[in-house]
Amino acid sequence: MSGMVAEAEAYRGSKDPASHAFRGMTPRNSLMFGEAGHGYLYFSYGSHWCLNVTTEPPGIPGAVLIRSILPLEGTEAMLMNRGLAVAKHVADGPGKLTKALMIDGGLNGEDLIHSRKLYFLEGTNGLLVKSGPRIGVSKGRSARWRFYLQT
DNA sequence: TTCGTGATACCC
DNA sequence: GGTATCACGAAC
Repeated sequence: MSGMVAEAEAYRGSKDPASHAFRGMTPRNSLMFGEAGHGYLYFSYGSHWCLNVTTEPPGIPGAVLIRSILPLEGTEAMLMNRGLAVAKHVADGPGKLTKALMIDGGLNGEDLIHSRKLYFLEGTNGLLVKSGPRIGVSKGRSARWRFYLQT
């Protein structure tokens, strides 16, 4: 399975009130303080996993929340995982994409550069990247750290 | 628009 | 121990 990241949000550490790491390190968010390029998975609202990728050197908390992808390969498998028939909304949300790609806490701390299970490739496309306020956060609204592809 | 859902963190 | 919060999804 593969897809193109269509939407992501940046979360920084101690200076970002919306970040899990704002109030220091806890067992749950400790991975945000680790080496860049690793997975930080958290279970939220009692039902879904959210995929983050750490972005900063060890000791400095920071991560990017992958919010949405456009399926490229393996769309059929993603539909199976979601129990859907049409691909329209198969992975257009943080919880949806993890379910579609069968991502869960097992990838917590995974090296997402060298991993064989889940990894990122660099690429470009002709779509415009826009930015706006992050979604679902009550603090830190002024930072327009949500980035998404114009569709 | 609402409600279920459960882990977490923080407060006793 | 309890409880408020939550970077959401699905149903309605």
